[in-house]
This record gives sequence, structure tokens and C-alpha cells, in this order.
Amino acid sequence: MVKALADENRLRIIRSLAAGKKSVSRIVEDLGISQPLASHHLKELKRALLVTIERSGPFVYYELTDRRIVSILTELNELAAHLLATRKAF
Amino acid sequence: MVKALADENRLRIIRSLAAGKKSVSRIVEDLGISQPLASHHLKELKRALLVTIERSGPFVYYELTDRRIVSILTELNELAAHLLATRKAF
DNA sequence: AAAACATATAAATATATATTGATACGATGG
DNA sequence: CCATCGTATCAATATATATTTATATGTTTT
Repeated sequence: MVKALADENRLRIIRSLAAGKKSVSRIVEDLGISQPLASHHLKELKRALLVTIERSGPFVYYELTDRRIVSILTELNELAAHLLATRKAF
Repeated sequence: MVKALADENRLRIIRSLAAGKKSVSRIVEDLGISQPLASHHLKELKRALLVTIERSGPFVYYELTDRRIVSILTELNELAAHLLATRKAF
């Protein structure tokens, strides 16, 4: 699960999905990445159970399985900011 | 930072350090990994500001910079357990 | 059924990261 | 000062993962 989070593009996808359910093409234009790349990362997120799928016509909508992931990532972000701000040296 | 967490051995090191400051050799025997490998992972954790160093004679003690990382990892673990328990299919 | 669109998969490549084995460095005790 | 112990670094290798390009699959519309 942590590995699924350890990628810039997947974190961006999660951040994008925090606003709600989205189709693949919507994610593609939101992030400005190629469609196969988006598909690949969505597959990884799904494998980690972080997102769920919903088909509707030709569209496939992805949605966060559990919004707790967003708050956990927020905590991690705050911790990182704090560590950066208070570190002694580079 | 998430990348620093995305490794089995590094998670084990953090779990081990949750009990308190430890020397490299202590970590090596705790985890049963080679000394260079432990050194390598400790370096990564340090790079991510997750651990701090303290030298004492020939020993180098590593310590968690901030214990919040432990609770965040606990939350992640609980979320993972929950997602696994409630998933619809494999 | 053909065309158009949305998404997924496959193959190829590139890149990053983990691991091992050998060795260097630094501190300590004899 | 030499030997030893703890730790770090280096080089080599293995493995995993991201990215791209091309193509396949499935759905809708006409």
C-alpha cells in the first residue's frame, strides 16, 4: 500500500480524486499525462484497494475507496513540512 | 518522504526504532539483514529526515526524528486492514 | 456493420532502487 | 602502533517500476 502511494503521479491522481469520482479521460486532462500512463497508475491504485471502479457507458469512473487516505496523506505532508522546517542541516 | 517509507526493510527499521534509539549493529541483528544493507537504508531514512544520528564512541545511534511517523504508519496499517477486510473481490 | 470514442493491454525501453561482496574509514584497546 | 570492532562507501549485479508507442477491447452512434 505504501508503495502504491510512493509515486508522484499516483499522489496527484489521489489528490484529483479527492474532489470526487472522475473518468480516466478527465484525470488524463487534469494531470496532463498520457492515457496509458494514467491507466497504468489507476490499475496500481486499484490493486492497492485505494480506488474503486464504476463503469458507465464507455466511461470508467474511478473513486477513492476511503477518504481516510486523504487525511493520512495530509498528516504526512504536515509532518514532512515540519521536518523540513526544523531540520538542522541539509 | 513516501518513497522512503515504501520499503519493507525501512518500515521494519522504523518499527524497531519506535522502541527507542539503537545502534546500527543492534538494528542489524534485530532485522537479520546485512550491515551494508542496514547502513544503506538508514542513509535513506536520514535523507528523508525521518531519523537522526548520534555518535558515541565507535557506535552510531539512530533515532526517530518525530514519533508522529509511527502513528501515521499505524493509521495507514489500520486503513489497509480495513480495506482488505471489506474489499469486494480479489 | 462501420466509424468514432474511451479505456486497457502489450512490448520495448529507460530508469531507479535493492542487495551483495569487497573494502575503506574511524575509534578503541592492547 | 597494531589489531579489532563498528560503520560507511563503492562497484557490481539484480530486480522492480515508470514511461512510451502501438495496438487491442469494448461501447455508442449512425
